Amino acid sequence: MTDFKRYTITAALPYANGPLHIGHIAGAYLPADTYVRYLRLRGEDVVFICGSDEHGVAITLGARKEGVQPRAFVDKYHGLMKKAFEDFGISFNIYSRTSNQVHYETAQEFFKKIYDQDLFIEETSDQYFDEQEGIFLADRYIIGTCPNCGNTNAYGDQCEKCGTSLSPKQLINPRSTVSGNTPVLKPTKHWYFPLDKFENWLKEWLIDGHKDWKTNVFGQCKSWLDQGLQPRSITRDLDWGIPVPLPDAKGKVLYVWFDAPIGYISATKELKPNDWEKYWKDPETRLIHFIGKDNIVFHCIIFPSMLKAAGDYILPDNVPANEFLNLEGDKLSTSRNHAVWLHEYLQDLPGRRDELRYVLTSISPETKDADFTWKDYQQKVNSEMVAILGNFVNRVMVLVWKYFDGKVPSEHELPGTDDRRKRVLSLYTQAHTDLNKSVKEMTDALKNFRFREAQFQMLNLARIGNKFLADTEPWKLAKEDMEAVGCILNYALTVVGNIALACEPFLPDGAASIRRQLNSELEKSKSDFWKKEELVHIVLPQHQLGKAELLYRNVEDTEIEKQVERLKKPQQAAAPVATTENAVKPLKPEIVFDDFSKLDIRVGTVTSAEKMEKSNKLLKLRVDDGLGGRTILSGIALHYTPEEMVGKQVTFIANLAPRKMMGIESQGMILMAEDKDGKLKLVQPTDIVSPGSTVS
RNA sequence: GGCGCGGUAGCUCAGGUGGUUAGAGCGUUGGAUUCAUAACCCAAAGGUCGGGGGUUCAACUCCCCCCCGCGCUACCA
Repeated sequence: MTDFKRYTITAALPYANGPLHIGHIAGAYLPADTYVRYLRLRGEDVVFICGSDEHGVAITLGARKEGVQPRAFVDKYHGLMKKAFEDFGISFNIYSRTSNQVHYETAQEFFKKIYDQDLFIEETSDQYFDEQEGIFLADRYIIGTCPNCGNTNAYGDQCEKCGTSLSPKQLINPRSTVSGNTPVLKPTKHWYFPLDKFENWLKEWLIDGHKDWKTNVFGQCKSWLDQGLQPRSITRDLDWGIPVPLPDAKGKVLYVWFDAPIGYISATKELKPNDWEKYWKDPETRLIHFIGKDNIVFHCIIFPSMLKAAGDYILPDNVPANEFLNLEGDKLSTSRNHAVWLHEYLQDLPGRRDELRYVLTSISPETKDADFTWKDYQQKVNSEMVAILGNFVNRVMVLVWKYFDGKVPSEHELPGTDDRRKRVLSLYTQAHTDLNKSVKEMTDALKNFRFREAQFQMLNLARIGNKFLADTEPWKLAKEDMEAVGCILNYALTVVGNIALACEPFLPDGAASIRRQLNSELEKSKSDFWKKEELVHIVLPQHQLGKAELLYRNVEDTEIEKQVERLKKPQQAAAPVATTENAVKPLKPEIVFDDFSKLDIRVGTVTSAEKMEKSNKLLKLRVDDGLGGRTILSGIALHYTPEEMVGKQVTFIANLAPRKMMGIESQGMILMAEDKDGKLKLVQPTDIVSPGSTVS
């Protein structure tokens, strides 16, 4: 890492449609901030870039739902996130936004640069069009029945119930969320980025060149490359976004994932209008993206290809993506309000920023998904931050005030004539060796993005300090050898000072508190410590210390009980973001009796059932329909086992055109009720009826 | 179904080109201590390293099969 002259560090641009929760923080912003603080302490030239991602259909959808213009909508969430980051102490050099003028220009230039090389593919295809509103419908504006799980509210790009990714044309009964009408297919032109043409280059650059990346990141990328890449459309028909900078592109905007990562560049431009280029084009600059695992593909495959295509840009040197954070054993969920919101945390537990940083780093999902629990939070704060770190600093302060009136005892050689002094000397040597070892391990871990380990080694300094005091027992020596006590406490203060330096990237508030207590900014020692990676001298003899203050307070049971309670009744405090998921689905357009009577609905009895081979969602059912039986495939394998299906009566559409799936023809469709949580339940008559009975 | 990542003490996690009694922190228990936010320090208990095969003088570490978690992907009337 010494080969690089400067650093460009980015943290994923949060999407401006809701507040931030601890999952976001643990995934990207906290590790990035810790790393950046470390670099700054070393004296490196670093820019830490972030901002709100404010385009895309989800924004327009959200705005519509709140009854405001997209602009007002993103203003609100941008403000909310910016403030939460600031209040929490994430130290961006700039927190920008993709709706800025600079970004519009940058993204358009970027597009043009690739366009001028004739790299894009132009293609006209049929897309759904809402005739009443006169607009093309982006994937997410179309809702229909998911062909997989039967969810009647699946989006055109993905069914959020079963997670299947879809294309709008797969939806059954598509309807526009704008007008409620059935959309029609109409041709429209779009531009595609030829990812496939970068496949070989990516393999060389990434697979051959970056085996040093985290295994989860590397493995995921390799998996994608092995599956083969396809051109991706990078424009949309929308009125919110960055206009495609071409004469024949009225009503077209850049697709959000195309413009968002360029936001890193525009934000840098905004921050450094005159010399932004050296942070993006100089090979001696190290570019690092901090993201969550959901973003791996964009940052490791797509964005690098874009940068490569645009030419003369540097590429990410590392992308330390984290896995996900769970909460109390459950996935974080915005719609169920199962989350710890950052702004609420800061309100409910004021002055406890370090506590959240510490706990989130200690369980940082570096290699696998992690779980945040309030009990664990309490335990870690109380038994590690308070009992080990806070207590060590405090007892040193108290001892120095007690025996030396708050004046740093002078350091000097301790003549080691008697056994007692020899013992102190050897304990000092041992402590010093251990401390230096931990400092080295801490910095090594930081360089390799292992923040859990780094923080552990940081806390280890306090552990060693505690042991040093317990072993040397200055309070006993005070009765017989004050000179020795002075030496011991002088050294203990040195350790405290070094802890102030060491904990700065992890616990900035604690670091500040220790500096106040030492009555010194430790300015001169900072870069020394972080560059030499060993204990440094800091405290001057006869220097007057500040007053002792407690670093951290214990977390009481009542404090966390309140938080746990809140999570137990999640529906009460509705999530600040409305989603379609928690609403009862809107009615479909009205039909006439004739429409209904076209359906032949019948009841039959399942005579046999088996799991479809090579499918984990399909069951193959044999249904007695009173007419000799028929085979029906149904995507319910996640809800019913074959065994429990046998003998059950089911309601099915009897005159639906047969459809082949995975080589087998399905002769009908089983009707299911979908519960709020997405669970499917059979629709059955309350009593047994004879097979073939009709429903009307 | 395919692919990726993971499955090690109660909890959070280390580890290893295969080789003496598998490690740490927290928690628990016992002891010691009083400078300190009943904190610190010492010690102990606690694991057939997801399961089953195989290779080997020797596997938690390599190979095969299976199970579980998370993610991507396919099928999805």
